[in-house]
Amino acid sequence: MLSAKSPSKRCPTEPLKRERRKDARPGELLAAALDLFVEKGFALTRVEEVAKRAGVSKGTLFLYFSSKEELFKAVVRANISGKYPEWTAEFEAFEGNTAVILRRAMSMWWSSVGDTQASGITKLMMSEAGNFPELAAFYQQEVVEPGHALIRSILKRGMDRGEFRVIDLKYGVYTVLAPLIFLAMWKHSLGICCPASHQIVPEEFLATQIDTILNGLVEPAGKSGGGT
Amino acid sequence: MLSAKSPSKRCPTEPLKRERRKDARPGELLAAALDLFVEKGFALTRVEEVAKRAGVSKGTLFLYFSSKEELFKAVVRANISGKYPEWTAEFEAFEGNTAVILRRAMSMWWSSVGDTQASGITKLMMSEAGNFPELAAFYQQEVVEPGHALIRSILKRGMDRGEFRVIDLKYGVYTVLAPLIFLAMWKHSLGICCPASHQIVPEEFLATQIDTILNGLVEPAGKSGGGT
Amino acid sequence: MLSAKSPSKRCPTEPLKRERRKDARPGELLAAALDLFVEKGFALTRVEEVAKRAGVSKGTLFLYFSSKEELFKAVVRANISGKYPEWTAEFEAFEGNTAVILRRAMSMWWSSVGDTQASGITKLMMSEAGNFPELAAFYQQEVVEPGHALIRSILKRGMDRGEFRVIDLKYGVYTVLAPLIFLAMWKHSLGICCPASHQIVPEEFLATQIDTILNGLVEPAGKSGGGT
Amino acid sequence: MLSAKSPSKRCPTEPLKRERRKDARPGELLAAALDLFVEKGFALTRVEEVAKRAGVSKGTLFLYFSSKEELFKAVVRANISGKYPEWTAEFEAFEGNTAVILRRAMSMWWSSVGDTQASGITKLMMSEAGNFPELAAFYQQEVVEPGHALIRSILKRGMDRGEFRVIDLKYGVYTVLAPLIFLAMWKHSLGICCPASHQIVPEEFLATQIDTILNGLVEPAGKSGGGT
DNA sequence: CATGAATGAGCTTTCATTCAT
DNA sequence: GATGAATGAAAGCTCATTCAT
Repeated sequence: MLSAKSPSKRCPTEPLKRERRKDARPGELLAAALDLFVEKGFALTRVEEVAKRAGVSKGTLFLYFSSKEELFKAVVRANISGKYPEWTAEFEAFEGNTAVILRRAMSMWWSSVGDTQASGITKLMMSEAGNFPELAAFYQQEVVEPGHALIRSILKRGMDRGEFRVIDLKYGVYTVLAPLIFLAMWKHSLGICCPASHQIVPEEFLATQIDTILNGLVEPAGKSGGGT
Repeated sequence: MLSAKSPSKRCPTEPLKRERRKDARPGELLAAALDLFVEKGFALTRVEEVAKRAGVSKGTLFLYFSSKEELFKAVVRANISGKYPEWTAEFEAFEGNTAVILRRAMSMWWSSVGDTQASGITKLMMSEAGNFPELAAFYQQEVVEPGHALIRSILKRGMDRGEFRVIDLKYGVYTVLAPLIFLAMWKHSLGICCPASHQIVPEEFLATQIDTILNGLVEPAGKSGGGT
Repeated sequence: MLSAKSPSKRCPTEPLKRERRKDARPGELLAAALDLFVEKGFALTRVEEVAKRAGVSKGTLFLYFSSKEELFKAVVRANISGKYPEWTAEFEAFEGNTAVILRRAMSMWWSSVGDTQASGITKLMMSEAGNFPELAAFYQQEVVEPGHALIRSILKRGMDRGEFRVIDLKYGVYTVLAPLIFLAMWKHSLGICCPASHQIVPEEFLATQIDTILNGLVEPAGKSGGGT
Repeated sequence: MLSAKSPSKRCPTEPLKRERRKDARPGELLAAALDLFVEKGFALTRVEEVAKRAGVSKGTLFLYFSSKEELFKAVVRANISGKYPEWTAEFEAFEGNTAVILRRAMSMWWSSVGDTQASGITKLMMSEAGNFPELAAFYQQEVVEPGHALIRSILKRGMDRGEFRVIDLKYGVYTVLAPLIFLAMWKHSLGICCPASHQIVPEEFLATQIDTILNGLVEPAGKSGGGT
């Protein structure tokens, strides 16, 4: 009874208002910010609303993030760039056919970014980069560069192993990227207000894209004349 | 009554400034607004700047468009013009390899849309559709649908003639579309604030994309294992 | 009745709401700003209050002055630095004893600065310069420098004509300046809350200062031993 | 009962941190606050910074001072210490030329007030007196009055002994005071952000002032016309 | 019709003060 | 006592919109 009051040993059901919240705050704010940035874009998101959604006051947000821009950067780091190490590790460890890696990469992107709110960040940057140069530079460095590097390394592996045709790497990267970015943008623009009949089913979309990317449109028999 | 409109007799070569300008006003405003909306997005475009660029005062703008939103809608509506009939005619008349048609279609899109202000409308719609559902529906109907139909008809032709592999048409359309849309978006976002070393050269970009789309990444020899 | 509506010819009693006010605005804002800056200092003066006192809204103030700093600079220009050309001209034209010029300079300073709200600016700068380096630099350039130059030229004239002893000019300037600055500060600090018995009567204060500055404390007879 | 206060036996050389600090707290806070108020003025000093400099938390500061205003008042009161008795004694004991006393008084003021933190209090009072009338009254009584009395007694001695001309004592005091106050203010305002070329060297400044105060600007030969 | 002066709600950010721990 | 997380009232500045002229 005497010294049982150690702050770390408490009845687990107790709310522990101050302390426990403090650890949870940044995450709650990040989650709220992600939602709102995705919903309204960077410029139209008001920090006060982010705070309210996270259940705190305006001032509290600035206790954890020194400005709206820093908040945004933290959102990007938490939802996108933070995942590269894991992805890179996974693909470096992978053995087997490079086409399989590519399929896997695209479906992993879907499950961990495309299918989450994080895809909204992609759309947002494509929409607003021109007006927030500092953010654009940050995104280029933290997200675009590493993303390109990852895709480039996969393509190079395929070419080195004789599995892929030799193509221009700089632009080849976009063959993989374009469908993903398109999907992210579509989902957060036309996709949210488009009639059911025109909805894109992401899994089917991606399956078709990866299949065509790998095998091409042209019938192998007639490939010699492949539209050159 | 016929010519009673002219308040005074003027030399016919005289520009008739006031009157002609009055008729031209909405068009001048729309042109100025297109430029700025494309450059800065909806939220960051200031109506005062639109007015200034059109050579009128802020108040005058509101004489023609009751609000910034209405101005935006008018801009989009005014710039979605169907080039489709012309294109459709061209492709229906075409004889020869379908892969060639596809190459031609993509390079025509670049020269008549991508490389002009019109690509700004594409960017605008992808960026702002979520905030303007009625516009999105309009765009879907006037642009997306006919565009899909055109691409679909090309792909179908290739498949019917045994030149293309049989693929899912609904999603196959995006194989052609995604790189174009991506390029349009990129040009108006990261492209305007990205270091020279990362710039995309549209022609090279498109050449690589069409090549891969047609022939695939996988080396024909090893295609049997094509990542299935 | 037909064309009598020329905007410049109106009944002089008519309020002429918009136009006439537009000309008067900057002056009204400057007057309000002077009052408040003097009363509360730069940092504690709220632009909204300046606007309110001038009878306009916050936004209107920014129509005329692009920032609070620019407003302050305009106040300084209108109330102090704008007066140098006139003073300089006056003293350059002056003929006669330099001591007379000095007396006149000090009493002119009193009537056109010290005895007006403008003296508050002097106090304000001495109080806040350290925290607003940009303002301080501006003040140094627009007010301090020309002020020193003016005093220096008077002292130099006296020395050149053999009327004044030869003294260090750089620090000699402060002999004239210090009493004036002291008076301005005192008036806006202790002076506003000090018992009647200790009040300074500016004219008497200045008379004593100028007399001592010119003739010194030491009795001429004993000057040889002047406290060395 | 005597030593029951110590919660445990400690080595006598141990600093007894908690307790000693507790007693020292107010003093440490006042010292930190003095530094910052002098440097930044009342409005721009943040209590959090005061607390940090004193090594405590923001909350603790409010345990000792109920508001920022109370802290400010305490700072001023704590730093208005009478050096007057000592000075008075010194000057009463002094024998010899009064001009020498005056020189000595001014250089002593510089070394024991002007050149120390104490000059900050002078600056603070001149800057903030208007906003703290009770403080101003206190300062008037504790500092201004005795200071005037001291200077007055020196001047009177000079006049009584026929060394000084007969001048108005009330305002004559300011002849001595104004340069000192000016110097203190300058040091803490323009002096900290003014280009090297305009810096004031206090010793040279004071030498010039005392010299002019004693001997006047006017050339003795021409003094008869002394600007009357 | 056209103007542009005027408005005021709204934005990000700061900071004295409070209070649960 | 001491802490520092939390608050929320300002503050400077912007800009879509109105309306007297």
